[in-house]
Amino acid sequence: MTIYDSHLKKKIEFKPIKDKEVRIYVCGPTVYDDAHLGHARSSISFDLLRRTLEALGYKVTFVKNFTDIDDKIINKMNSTGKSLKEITEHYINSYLADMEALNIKRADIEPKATESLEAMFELIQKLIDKGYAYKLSNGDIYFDVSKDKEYCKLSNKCQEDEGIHRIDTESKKNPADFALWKACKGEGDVCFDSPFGKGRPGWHIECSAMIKKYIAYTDTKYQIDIHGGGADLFFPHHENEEAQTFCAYNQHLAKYWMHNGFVNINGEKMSKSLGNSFFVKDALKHYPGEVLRFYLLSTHYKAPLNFSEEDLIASKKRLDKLYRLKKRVYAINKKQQDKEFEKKLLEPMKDNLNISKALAVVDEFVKNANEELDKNPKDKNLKQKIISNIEFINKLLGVGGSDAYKYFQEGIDKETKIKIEELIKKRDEAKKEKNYELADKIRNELKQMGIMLQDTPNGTVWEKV
RNA sequence: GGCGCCAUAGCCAAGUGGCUAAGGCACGGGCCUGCAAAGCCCUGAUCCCCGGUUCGAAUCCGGGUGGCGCCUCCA
Repeated sequence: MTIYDSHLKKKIEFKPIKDKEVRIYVCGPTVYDDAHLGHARSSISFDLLRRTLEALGYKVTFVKNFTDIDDKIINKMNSTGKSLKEITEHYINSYLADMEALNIKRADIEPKATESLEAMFELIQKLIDKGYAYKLSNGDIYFDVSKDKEYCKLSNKCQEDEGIHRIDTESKKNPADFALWKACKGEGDVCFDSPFGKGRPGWHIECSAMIKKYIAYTDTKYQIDIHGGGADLFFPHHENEEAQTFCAYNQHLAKYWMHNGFVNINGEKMSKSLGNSFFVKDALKHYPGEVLRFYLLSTHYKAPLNFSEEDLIASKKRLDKLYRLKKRVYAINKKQQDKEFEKKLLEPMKDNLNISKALAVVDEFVKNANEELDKNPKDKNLKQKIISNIEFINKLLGVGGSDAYKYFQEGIDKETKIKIEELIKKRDEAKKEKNYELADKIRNELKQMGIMLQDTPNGTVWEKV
């Protein structure tokens, strides 16, 4: 397996810290709003990584946190009058529901910042003891960047001429210093008791502390194998996490750093501030989760993805072909593993998740399978092999696992379905009597309803357009 | 300003020095079909521009042009 490492800026061979075990931590969402397509893309990217590693036989421990203390959450509390818990619980559930619709495997551990405070206290205390942190008169505790000789080596994105944009520069020693602990600001703030007084943790400390608490190796050079997140998190977030962990524990945080590319809208980054963000929930009203997943999946995780409905529809048609094949082998249950195909599909995924090549393998498989079925429509062995391969595709890529008929009929209510079946029956009778005029009239009527017919050797089947 | 990414057919998108530059969508032609649909077959690119290295470059180097991201909360 090779992986593109953001730190080294090149593709390198992946070797876990400990033989067949892989520990992954991915930065999860700050739960103050619904998940947008960017969250979906990040989740899908690392879901693919996880599935690939698992298919290769690694035992993966996958952790994704919820940031449930943050300025934005506090803002939301103030604007809605709701409690922290009400807000974060609501958005955590909403996030999980969205991710489920996208067929993202749940993380093995889903830590929350609010449940990991002790670990943060420990880390902050260690940094203070070792002289890497200092306290301001207002009670805030900052990380002293100048004390860390390694600072900025991870991302190489620091600025020579001061962090102009950074806030609170007057009181900090160095503009690049970042908050480990924010002292309580009184009314309207969210405050926790701590050895450093009432307050709340800074953003960066959360991840370092949760990694340490839940999955860190203690006796190795690196605490975990892979740390992932969106491309924007590399600096300062990941740089700061690395600094905290390295200074406190003398271990690097992660052996490999992976960052997924953005979802753009009209060539621009999708973001709240640009007002062009697109919620997963809203997208799901228009397209099934699996279709959305397949679309977001089909661009390599590192590259930016320019969201367009046109491309999504083109991508859906590609997935449709897999499901039409699945319809042809419907009701076949017995498995017949095709090792050769599995290897062929896994091969490109081993190469830094080369999804384009993997999907080309799927396309080729669909084409060949259709051809062989045309030649040998009753070959049971063949059908068993095909269904097994589709199952493997689903296992590795998370698509193709739905019922083949339901896939094409999603969003059609029961009553309509009955009506469709009746019309098809009428048309079949007309066809039998060679009354093609009537048959075509019925077909047109269905077409008006958005229903396409296919006459197959096993009878007429229908699909929603 | 600092750091970095990208530019391949109408669209999406692989390819990182060497047989005829993957695959999908769209378009057109064919087989199949009562006609369709589906499926299968066929059809399309001198790889942004200029220069260099090399026997040989989409692929490496230099210089342009254009687009984007991070540096401030952000997946």
